[in-house]
Amino acid sequence: MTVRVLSKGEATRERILDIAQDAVLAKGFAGTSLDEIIAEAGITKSGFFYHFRDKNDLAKAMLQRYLDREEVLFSGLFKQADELSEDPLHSFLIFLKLFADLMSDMPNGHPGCIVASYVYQDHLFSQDVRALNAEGLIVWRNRFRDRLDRIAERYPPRADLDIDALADMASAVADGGIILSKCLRDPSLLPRQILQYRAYVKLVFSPA
Amino acid sequence: MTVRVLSKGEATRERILDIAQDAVLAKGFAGTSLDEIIAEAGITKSGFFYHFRDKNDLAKAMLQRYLDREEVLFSGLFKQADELSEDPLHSFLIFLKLFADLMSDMPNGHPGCIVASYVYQDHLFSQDVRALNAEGLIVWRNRFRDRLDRIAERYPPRADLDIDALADMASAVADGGIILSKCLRDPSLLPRQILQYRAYVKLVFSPA
DNA sequence: ATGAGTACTGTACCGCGGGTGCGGTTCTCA
DNA sequence: TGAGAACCGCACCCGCGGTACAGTACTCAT
Repeated sequence: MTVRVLSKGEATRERILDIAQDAVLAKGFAGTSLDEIIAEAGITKSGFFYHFRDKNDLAKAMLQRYLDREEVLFSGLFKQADELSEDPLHSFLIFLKLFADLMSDMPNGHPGCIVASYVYQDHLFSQDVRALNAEGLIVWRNRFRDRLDRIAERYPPRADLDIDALADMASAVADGGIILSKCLRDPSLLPRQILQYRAYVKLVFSPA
Repeated sequence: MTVRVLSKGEATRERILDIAQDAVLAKGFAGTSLDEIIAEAGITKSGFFYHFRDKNDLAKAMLQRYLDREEVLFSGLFKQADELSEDPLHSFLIFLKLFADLMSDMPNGHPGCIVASYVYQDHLFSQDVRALNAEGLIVWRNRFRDRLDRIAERYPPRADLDIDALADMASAVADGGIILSKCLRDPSLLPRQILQYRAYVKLVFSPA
């Protein structure tokens, strides 16, 4: 593990993003004021605009950072799973278990998905932010689609299986599970949804 | 069918709610200004406050109306399905097909789920709105849980099946599917997710 | 040590948005 | 025709996003 040493400016920028992300996931983007962000970050408004051109720039940086972190997280989980099994199906099932366990280990539950949050406020953002958001889901789709294709080679599924939809279902169940957990204030709901997806994948690739 | 005749006041109120709902699903609640609502509705600010105490009252009315309409819609679909089959599993599968078809028939895709939208901005709302939002999901859970219990009586599932999670999965897949469809601007994604859920239900209750 | 960035602070200002208050007006319908 | 329903008009408040720009303290390579 290489630990990047952040410069003072980078550290402040990260702090702003941390604070903004919590607020945005709780109150929405328009509902989050710059004043509350700078107050909590202990800086002035001028300080904020030194780091970000405007609020939209903040939104973009938040999203980009979220997608980057997710990329690192999932690459890691897939790598772990691949080390535990050579078989594509078993590896994928292990991955889903690891994913569910990780979500279980969040005592306050998953804080929320930036992508989902932005989808319900997309008219607030510029075109490039919306495109970046869509790209985030496409990355998920491709990542899962790759795995499922490799599984389907070894475990021929029924002819009518919609593999693209099955790949997208990982995103859908994750985002839907987060909504369930947040709304009902029950952190266990998200990991249980992931395990439902896992059970489906297991069933759908079992010989009939 | 009884057609309620709306008084002028009720008609205006409904128009405000229609306009507000579209705007909120596109820009979030805080991102939607009263000025744009009243401009589109062709009324003044005073007119707005005649119908709603404040913005939170508007939020509550929107959510209540959304939940009521959903209730009517799903009761209708379940009734249709029950008329087509006595068997609880077949009826449920028919219901899911009807649901998916209905979502397919929306040319511009599903406009969005108020419940999901509110979850990502819940700190903007009063306690009673948040409670109402949670109640909406609980109603879904119970509705599906009832159906699944009746199915499980006739088609004994594997012992490890998490029926509560399977019931919640309907909400999760619907909300997740809506997010997929909205984000990637592809209306077909939502109905396909519903059909994935349907396939899972079918598999999980099939004798092994 | 010093000067050139880097990372801010301080102040002043603008227009929009949510919200309040309250008096006046028009429309509807028994 | 008169009483309530359904608004309009206007004045005012504060918070928020954003702009502009001058000044300052800290950091670090030469």
